[in-house]
Amino acid sequence: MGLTGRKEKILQAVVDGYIENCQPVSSSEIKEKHLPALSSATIRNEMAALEEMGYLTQLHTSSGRVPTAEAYRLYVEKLMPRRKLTRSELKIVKRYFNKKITELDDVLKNTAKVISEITNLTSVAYVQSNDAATILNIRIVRITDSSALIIIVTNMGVLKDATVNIGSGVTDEYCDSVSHFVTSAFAGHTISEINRQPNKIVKQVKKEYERVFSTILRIFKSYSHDDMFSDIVLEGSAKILEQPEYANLKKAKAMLEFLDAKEELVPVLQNSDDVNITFQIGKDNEIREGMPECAIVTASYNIGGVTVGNAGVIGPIRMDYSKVVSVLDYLSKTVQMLPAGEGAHGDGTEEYSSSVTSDTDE
Amino acid sequence: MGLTGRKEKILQAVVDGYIENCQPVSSSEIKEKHLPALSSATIRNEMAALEEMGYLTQLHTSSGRVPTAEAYRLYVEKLMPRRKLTRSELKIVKRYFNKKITELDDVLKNTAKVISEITNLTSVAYVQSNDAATILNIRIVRITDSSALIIIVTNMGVLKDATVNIGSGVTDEYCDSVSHFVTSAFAGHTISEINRQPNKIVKQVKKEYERVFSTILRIFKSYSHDDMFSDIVLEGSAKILEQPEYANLKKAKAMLEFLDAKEELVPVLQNSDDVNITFQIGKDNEIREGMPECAIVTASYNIGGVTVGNAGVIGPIRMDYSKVVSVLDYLSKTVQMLPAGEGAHGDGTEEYSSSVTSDTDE
DNA sequence: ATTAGCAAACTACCGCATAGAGTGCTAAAA
DNA sequence: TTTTAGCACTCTATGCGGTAGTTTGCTAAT
Repeated sequence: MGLTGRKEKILQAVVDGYIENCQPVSSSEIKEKHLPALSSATIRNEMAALEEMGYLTQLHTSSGRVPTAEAYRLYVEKLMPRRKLTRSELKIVKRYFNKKITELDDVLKNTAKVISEITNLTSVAYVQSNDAATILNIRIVRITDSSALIIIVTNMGVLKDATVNIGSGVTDEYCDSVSHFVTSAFAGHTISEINRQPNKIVKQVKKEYERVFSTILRIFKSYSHDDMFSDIVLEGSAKILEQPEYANLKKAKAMLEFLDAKEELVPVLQNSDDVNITFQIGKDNEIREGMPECAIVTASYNIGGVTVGNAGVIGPIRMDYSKVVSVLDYLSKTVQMLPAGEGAHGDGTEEYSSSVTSDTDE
Repeated sequence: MGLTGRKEKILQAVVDGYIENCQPVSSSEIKEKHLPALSSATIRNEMAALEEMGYLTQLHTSSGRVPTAEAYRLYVEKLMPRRKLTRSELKIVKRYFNKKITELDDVLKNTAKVISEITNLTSVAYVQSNDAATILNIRIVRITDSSALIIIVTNMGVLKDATVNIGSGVTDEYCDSVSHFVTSAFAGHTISEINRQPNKIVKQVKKEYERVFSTILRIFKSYSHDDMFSDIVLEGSAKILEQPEYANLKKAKAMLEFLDAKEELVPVLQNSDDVNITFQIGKDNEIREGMPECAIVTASYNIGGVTVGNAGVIGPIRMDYSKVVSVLDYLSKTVQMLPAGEGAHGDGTEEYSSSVTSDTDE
């Protein structure tokens, strides 16, 4: 059912007002700030109707109105004003991204810091493991006489290194030849290809190389979608306590415990790839039992066309969505423009070693 | 000035009692639980004396006594009962250390988890960068035609990888030969040796290898003591809120903000190497302006005779020091017995290396 | 040196009254 | 039919006062 223009306006006024003050919004307040032409009684009537429709509630019979989660969902979809970043906010972004960044991890970490600083909310960023990466080079590096380290270079960076036991009395030369062999076997394939049909790609393996091969295959498997390896960063967890909805110690604790278990945050943050910004407001996101009531807004970030991770904020349902969206949006563009891995290696230029190497123009 | 045996006993009773309940301890409580032979009046007199000496205070004239920071310092030094871990606590340790751990980062991370779980306090662990590591092997791994990754294997693990720009049209074979060359130049030396006298160790460098050499030297330098690289992990920040001393929102926030700024924690955690366990109780540790009142207990951890990092707890001044010490002590022994970096790598065991990439050339 | 007894100090809790804010409803006005 | 003024009603927040309970320090007796 559609909302009349006036209802929309009142609802927006309530949401805006409540976001700002975290106080129930009264009819007279709306009259004064937004609709001086109407009487408070009329606004009261409209508010009663909005309550009937499920967009507003009252804490008690004689309090002003508070938006429901449903109202926020409508708000972010239709009502919310779109802003640009202010000059001082841009300054903060610059402060973090002016430094030379060479590592994907750092990109995400800085993104989290900026988000938290500008929105004044707890932010979270996470680097997605991506099995779309293409193998470029594999090197076996001797550590001791009998063990070696496996380095896998992909177009998205150095993935993971595992030690492998390769018998005793191994020389560097032997490692080099193994490296050469496994590289020629896997190079050019993506991890998911290899995981799907390992036998097709690796036709025959010399007996002596078997152990190395199986270890490498195991590494690749750990990159398959189910047991995703990922790295997650939180910034500004203390900021949760600035929000009046967590002024209650019990609620604050529930929230902080939720944040403490970083690993379990991953499924919550996962957002649909095709949408740039994902909202999870209130009951939307009851993925975990006993999860505290909150809202999560995440954006997915790309470098060179590949999604490298997500970043966003976690906070009370009443948050400044408008600001959050503008920050996430702006950063998504900023990150996108970071030089991808392989390109210009100018002398003295910083490069993104462990980041993405894309074939920009083909 | 020495304390009579009775004063000691009473002081210990107050500290123990206050640690347990976080309630001012009254004379009658001590009489009942610890000294039934004496009257409460006598105990009151002794308490008044202890207050005079600076070990006890009252919140108001008609409240029981509370230990001062000074009392805690005496307590950990002399009075505190020494405990062993209980069966259930040992179980927790086993749960975390039964898995095969091959990476130093994970050792410290697990240590932090165990500490937090057993003590129910916020714990912190940090990996010390150590320039005492001996170079075992250096490998240059080609990433693109013109850039490569430097892998440095030491007896303490894989240290750091940096990309280096090595001109264009480079082949794997070329990288192998560079690897060979730099390895033979540096292998067997510790990082600090190399930092002290780079010219002595590297006598002559072929022109074409110069860039690689200078990058490697820069990496080594970043391991020197002044600009220590370190990795810091927090576990259980939410547990702070379980402590009644941070029940006040303002205090809780101050504490969490303090913890949020992980990097700034490093100097606080640094403890003297020759002492196994370091206590910083109350004003002891006012390293940072506005640092919230708290106590920090840290232990340094060794593997193979080398200090690899510190781990400990941060909490209210009133904490169960006895338990904390027993946990830190036990873990220190457990960690000590872990295979050192170079030793036995289990068959096909996965190992995670933190790949830190530093910027390349000047 | 120790202890019983007692007054004094202080907190914590409960109930009560009051002021203030905001609503819903009704009846009048537009 | 829509809007509005007026008013009674509801509920919160705050402050006050009184009471019960705890613990101390002091004094005098043991």
